[in-house]
Amino acid sequence: MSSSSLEPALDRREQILGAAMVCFAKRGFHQTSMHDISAEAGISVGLIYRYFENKEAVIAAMADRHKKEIQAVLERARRAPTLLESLEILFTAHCCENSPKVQSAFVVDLYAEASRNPQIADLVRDVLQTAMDGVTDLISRSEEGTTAAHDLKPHELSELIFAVARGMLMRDVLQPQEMTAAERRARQLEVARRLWRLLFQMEIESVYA
Amino acid sequence: MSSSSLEPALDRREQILGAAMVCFAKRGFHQTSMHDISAEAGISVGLIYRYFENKEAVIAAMADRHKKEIQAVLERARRAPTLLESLEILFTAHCCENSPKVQSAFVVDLYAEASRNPQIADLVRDVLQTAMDGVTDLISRSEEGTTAAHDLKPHELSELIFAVARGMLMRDVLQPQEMTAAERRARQLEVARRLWRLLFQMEIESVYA
Amino acid sequence: MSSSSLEPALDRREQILGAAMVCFAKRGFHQTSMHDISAEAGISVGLIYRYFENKEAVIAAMADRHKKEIQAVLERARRAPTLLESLEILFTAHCCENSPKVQSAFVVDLYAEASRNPQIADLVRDVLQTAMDGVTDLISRSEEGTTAAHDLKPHELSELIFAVARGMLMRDVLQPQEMTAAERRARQLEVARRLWRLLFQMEIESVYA
Amino acid sequence: MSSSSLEPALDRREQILGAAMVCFAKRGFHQTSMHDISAEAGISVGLIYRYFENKEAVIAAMADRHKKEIQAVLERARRAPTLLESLEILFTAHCCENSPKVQSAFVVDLYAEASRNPQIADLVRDVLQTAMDGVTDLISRSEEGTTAAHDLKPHELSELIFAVARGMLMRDVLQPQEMTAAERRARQLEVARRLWRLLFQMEIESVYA
DNA sequence: AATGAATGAGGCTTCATTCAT
DNA sequence: CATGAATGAAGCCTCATTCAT
Repeated sequence: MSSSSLEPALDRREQILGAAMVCFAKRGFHQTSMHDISAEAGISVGLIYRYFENKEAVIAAMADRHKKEIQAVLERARRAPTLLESLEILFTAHCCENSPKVQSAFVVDLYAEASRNPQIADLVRDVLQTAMDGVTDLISRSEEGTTAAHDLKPHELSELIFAVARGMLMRDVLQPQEMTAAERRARQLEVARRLWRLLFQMEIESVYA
Repeated sequence: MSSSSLEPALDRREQILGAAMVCFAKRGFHQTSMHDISAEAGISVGLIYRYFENKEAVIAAMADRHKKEIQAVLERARRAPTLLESLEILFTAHCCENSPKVQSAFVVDLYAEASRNPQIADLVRDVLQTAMDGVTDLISRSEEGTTAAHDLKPHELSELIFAVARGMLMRDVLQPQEMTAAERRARQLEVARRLWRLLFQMEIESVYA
Repeated sequence: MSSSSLEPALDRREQILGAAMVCFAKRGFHQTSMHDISAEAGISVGLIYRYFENKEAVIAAMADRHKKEIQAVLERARRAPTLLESLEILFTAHCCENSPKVQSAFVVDLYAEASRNPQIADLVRDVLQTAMDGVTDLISRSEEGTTAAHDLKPHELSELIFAVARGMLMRDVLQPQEMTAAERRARQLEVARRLWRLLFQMEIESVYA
Repeated sequence: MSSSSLEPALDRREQILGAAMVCFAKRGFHQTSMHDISAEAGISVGLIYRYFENKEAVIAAMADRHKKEIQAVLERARRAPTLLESLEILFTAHCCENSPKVQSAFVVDLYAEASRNPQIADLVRDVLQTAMDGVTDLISRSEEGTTAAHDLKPHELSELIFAVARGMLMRDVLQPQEMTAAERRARQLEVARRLWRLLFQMEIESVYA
């Protein structure tokens, strides 16, 4: 049932992308060889080429997958009851979910790649814009958003929120490996919440986790 | 006098590092070949090996140079009359000075590299800590710092300030090439100032350029 | 009846060889992949291996098929009423029939292959010998053949005839694609006839097409 | 002296082309690996790429070298006292000189390549045209050329001469390796002379070797 | 001090061939 | 009989590094 006529191909793609993510996060795009990916996926090198035209296509597909993941998170965030909870969902997903450091290293590499690969740049810019628009929208429709400090407009608040999120993610790659994902998450949330509290003039210490 | 026994070597190192910076920013560390660097510097490949043990040593020296630059900026910032002006000096230097996008792409790559090269990670972490400590100190000794919003402590304020700075830098690599350095700088300052105003409960619109 | 136990296999072989001919003529033996052939034949790669042991076997079968075609043409030529008409049949078939340039490219490739593959060399030599013997025989039994210029013997005449035919075929692969098969044929026949006229001291301008 | 500042590069190119010729003749263009060439030349693979952009460039350079050789032969032929001697020089050079079978296999491969590589086709067509024009010219200025059999015009005579030469060359690749270069040459000349005698109505048996 | 020719390991990619379904 | 997913060896090419000059 799970191996119906169309799925194996999709499964393979996912399997390869999963392996690629591990490798990319560990070594970076351009220091990961196709052999690395195939070994991580437990398949032969040649097989990758049945599912991806070349190495760049794997990178592009990874970026695309990242986009879809972000969109899914955004959807989840939209359904949260309060603005605060939405932000926590988004923030947590953005840099802490799944494999902890893995994710961050990959995203930083993705931005590095974007700085020279226009195709990737377009995609990342698109992801970012969509996510920011989503948050801007959430803010607009929330009570807190309309009474923000210093009369900051929703899109300005969103801009600050995302800047800090990216900044935390970037710092994440510097943390020693010894720190657990939980610790990492806790420390980063602390900083983020400090900002939110400031932006929305609220007391949020006790709300979550 | 200028061509004494020790200086040419230092000049050469700087010449090579300058060329390397151009290449690294343009293509990234691992897609820049030694030949690229030698061509950019207008020298032969072999000569690079007289001043650097290998490619990794060039990258490390590069990172070290970045550290020294940041420290110099910090020194300048310390001498500014007000906290605000200090921040502007720091922020502008951090991501806008010199070649605009060039710098950002290099720093993002540096963080990406740090995520897998402990030596680089240590160095970058050190730079960051030094700079943050410097800003924390500046805040502590300033009037505004002691009356910050929500009773945020100096090091917490500093943390937010750097997170946003990194976040803006990261976003920088996505901007289309067409934007001028000045535009880039203006937009980023706008966001940063919005944060500072919030943090220090001040009106700063008209203070600077 | 047509799908008896043995026929489909033969059909398949022919189908595959037909596809192979198209590919070989277009790209050459060693730049044609098994996938190219299977795609051209509209079947799967694996199926080719049910009918041919490997790629070399396909090439060998191809050469064999070429041999059979030449023999068939020789048979037709033998039944022509005059020597001249025999030669025209042979010549036309040799390099112009079917797809025009396609054929030539294949034959040149076949000779190239023969220069390093003894099995192919034997086969091609055999084809050539058979054809030349056939023509020698035709000449011996014709009126013109016995009164040839300069007392050239039938086998010497045959040798010259075939040398020119091969030479024209070789030149054929250089002709720009734009020329039609008809034009090609006309030009080549012109040269060949000039030789025949010379060899057999005859006037043949008006005899044929 | 022989290794002056500019020559080594040229020597290397020649060395590589020499090795390539051996390999190409032995295995054909597309079955010769860059490693084959480097091994034959006694150098490393990478070094080839200092002198040629890629494998195709080696093939193109080989073709170009062939063109220059033919032109040199044509020049020599032009200086011969009689038409007959000119033809012998040309013919001998065309397919027998140097390494005997080596040459032929290479040329047949070159034509095969020309049938699908327009760049090579142009070059080969150019060589052929130049050579044929040269011979046409030789014929025009010779006594025999103006009294040719059947009123054949110089360019028609030239066309036949080259067709036979190509035809003999093509046949050459079928000859068993055991035959010596001298035997090969003798047999081929025999056929060619038979044609020339016919074309120019002359007795030439005893003139040459 | 400086050059750049030379090396060879290693990366990307293709393709003949096999085999489970 | 037929498919096409899978393998892995081998080919092309790049590039960090060395060394004779």
